[in-house]
Amino acid sequence: MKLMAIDGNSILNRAYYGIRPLSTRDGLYTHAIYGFLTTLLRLRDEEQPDAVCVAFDLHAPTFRHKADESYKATRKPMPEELRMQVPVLKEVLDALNIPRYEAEGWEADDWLGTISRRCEAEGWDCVVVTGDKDSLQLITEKTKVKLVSTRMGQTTTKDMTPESFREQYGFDPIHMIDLKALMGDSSDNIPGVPGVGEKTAMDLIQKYGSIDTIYEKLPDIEAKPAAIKKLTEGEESARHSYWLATIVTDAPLDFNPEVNAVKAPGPDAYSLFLKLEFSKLIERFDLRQGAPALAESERISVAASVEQVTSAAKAGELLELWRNADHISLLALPDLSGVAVYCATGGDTAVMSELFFDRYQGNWNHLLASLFSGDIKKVSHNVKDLMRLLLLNNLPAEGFIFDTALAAYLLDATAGSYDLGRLFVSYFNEELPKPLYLDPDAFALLGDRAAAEASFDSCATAVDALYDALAPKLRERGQQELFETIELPLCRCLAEMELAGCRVDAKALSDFGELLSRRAKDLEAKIYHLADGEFNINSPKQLGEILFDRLGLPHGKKTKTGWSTNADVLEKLRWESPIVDAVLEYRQLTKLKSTYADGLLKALDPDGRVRTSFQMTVTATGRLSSTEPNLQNIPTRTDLGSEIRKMFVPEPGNVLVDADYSQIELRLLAHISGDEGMRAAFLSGGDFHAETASKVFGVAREDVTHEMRRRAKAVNFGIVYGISAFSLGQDIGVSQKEAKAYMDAYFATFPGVRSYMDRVVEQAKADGYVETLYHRRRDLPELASSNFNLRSFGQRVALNMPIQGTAADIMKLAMIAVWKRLKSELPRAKLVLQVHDELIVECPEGDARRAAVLLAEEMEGVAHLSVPLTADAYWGKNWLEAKG
DNA sequence: GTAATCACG
DNA sequence: ACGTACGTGATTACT
Repeated sequence: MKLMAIDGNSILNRAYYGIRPLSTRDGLYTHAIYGFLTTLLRLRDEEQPDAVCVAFDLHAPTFRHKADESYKATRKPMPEELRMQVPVLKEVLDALNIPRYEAEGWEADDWLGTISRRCEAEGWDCVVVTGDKDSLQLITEKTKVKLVSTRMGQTTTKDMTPESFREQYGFDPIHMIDLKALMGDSSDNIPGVPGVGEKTAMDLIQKYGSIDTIYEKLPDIEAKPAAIKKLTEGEESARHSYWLATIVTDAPLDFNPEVNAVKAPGPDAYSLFLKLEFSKLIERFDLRQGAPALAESERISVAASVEQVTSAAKAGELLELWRNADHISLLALPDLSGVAVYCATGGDTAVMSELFFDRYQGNWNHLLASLFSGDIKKVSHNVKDLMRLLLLNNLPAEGFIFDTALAAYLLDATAGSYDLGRLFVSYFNEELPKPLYLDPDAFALLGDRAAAEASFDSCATAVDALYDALAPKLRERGQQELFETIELPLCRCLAEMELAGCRVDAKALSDFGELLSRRAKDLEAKIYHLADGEFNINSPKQLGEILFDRLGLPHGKKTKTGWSTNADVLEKLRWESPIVDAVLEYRQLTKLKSTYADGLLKALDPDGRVRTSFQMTVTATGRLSSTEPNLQNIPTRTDLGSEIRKMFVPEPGNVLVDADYSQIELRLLAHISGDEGMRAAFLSGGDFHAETASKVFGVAREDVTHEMRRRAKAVNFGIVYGISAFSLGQDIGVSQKEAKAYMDAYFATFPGVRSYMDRVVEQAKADGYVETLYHRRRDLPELASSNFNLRSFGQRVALNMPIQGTAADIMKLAMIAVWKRLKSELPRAKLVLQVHDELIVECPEGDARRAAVLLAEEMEGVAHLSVPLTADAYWGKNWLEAKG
């Protein structure tokens, strides 16, 4: 039989510092608890114990069993974000039926010591789980210590048995106490022998085993005379330290391992986990059995009466009902073969309608066309995707007044996921039946219409419930206008862009792919020759071995798994060996081949166009992102990469028109900070980076060299990202000191920028969030963190988000404006792409000039800043040409 | 599934 | 003293 005893404080601590912060919507931090539970699960799987319990420290202010006034005085107080998690973890453990041990004035160690000895007395094995090396003294033949460490979110454990301990330390585990008695431990306030450190202490214990033996033999021991003197003088302290370092093994505890036998979780666990938003852990702890199904929730059982539409007359009735309703909430199956509509009809009543068109006998096209026309106000989840589906089927896509996914994104842009099920748990602490139909793959693979139907109606009802919850919150936070004038109208614009797609010259692309292959093959042979053997060049591990071990090149930065082989590092090694250049070029070629040549060809639709999906709820700043394929990272920085842009072409007779904002982020920095010098630089209309260089380096405008401009440009970008001198130096290849001088000069030149940076961070600390000019918000719990790195990250984000985010807002407004004007003035022109500060339109050749003018006008006119906002537009027969 | 790398703004 | 720029997505290797 085996018992696993966990040091609760130690594991919680490690989880807290090892995992990035996570909190529920109402501000309760949960990452330490989450980390604790995943560690618990892992260790339980690994050890398969028959019993589990957890021990906690509990310090009474007035009583300490180790009567030392300053005991633990040097320990830092627990950060508030961790302290708040302790009682909740205890609640969780109680709910899981895992016994815990704690009492005033006792430490977790003392319980672990006592528990392990009682286990042994009962003939049980014991596994002590802790991150604290103090506990190693408890190791015996029947008790092992599992040392846990959490680094970068990764938990690793090391089993310490008498053998492995002796192998590592060279003495028996029990003499860990003697070691501490000599060397002391500042975090536990154990003095040890003054002047004796880890090295001397280890050496002595390895030779003599215990302090008793050492003091018996004094002064005739093998040690330096100075050490002998310190030991003699420090005997009293050593004896006292021994006592302090000894873990109690006979605490007053009536302990029986049987009582801790593993039990099933109790009835409260499920709701508690829902409250903490631990959906994944609900599965892993298997908490769902016996839980009430969602359908029993009050909101839904009162509201819905489900009926299916089977006649044209019925359809007419429903349309009438929907037209007169304040709004309806609906969801559609991904192939549009079914729609679920929830319609509140006053008081506590509602009509829930499920339309499945393979069964429906009447003219359902008419029903759909009416449903999605402008005179029925609709709420849905992921409106852009639904609009794309509707437009694809030549149906109208009007009258959408709310999108629950978009609203939830505006309320918390860093939540990461906005699927209906998760939102519902987060807002109502209840689970939705798994919305099978929302996952097109699951639906297609299973062909399980029955399962989809079973959850369909409750999901439409959930959309309505979320609308009621989210809409007032948007208003409270002043984000209604952002929602109504930017996010929601953009859905239609993006749906049309996705549908339009971009034409790609497939033949040219596959020819280019062939060329890349041939050149990569040549390089591969060359690399094998230079390396004196074959290996996988694409494996950073194998490449590192070849470069740094076999060829003995000097290594630079390290990664978690070995030496870095990234382009930055290799760049510095170019002169060391010709293999480096070959590898760099090989990387470039294979990247172009696999991601762009092959990748785009794979994504090509039969009509020769690629259709990306624009994601509206992914970035923390408000930008869009592009997936499957990503068309926002098509190469442009190298000549070879630019070849790919030549493959993006219009239909015959058309051209591509490309318009991009000029330095929109820096202009926004000038506007938001109000720095007069920076504003003047933009108002003068010259080359801003050169202008900056002239001011920062104190030379006349015409004396600015290429290198000075390059450096000034890097500083400008660095400022927007929340710079540090170190990274700036790295980036432009100067010393940290020199970089610091540039920054000082920069801030002296633009003092308003520095005061803005201070101001925005202060404000963010006070508010807990930052926002854009249009009230897009990003929460910043990182600023309150006790972790230096996280806090610094929070500060950089506080500087960057309002700028990057406002630029994103402005671009979205511009897209809406451009879309509207194109629709009325140049109906044959279509927006096809957005790349953050760049818009691309495809239109007939004859419309090119007017489209270019229109683009620039709308992009420039959409915001009124205290500096000019400028956009440049060109056109051409492919994307590269259109970049001007 | 995670890590490393590299493409973009 | 800390450890090192903001925001993304796709591919490949490897556990």
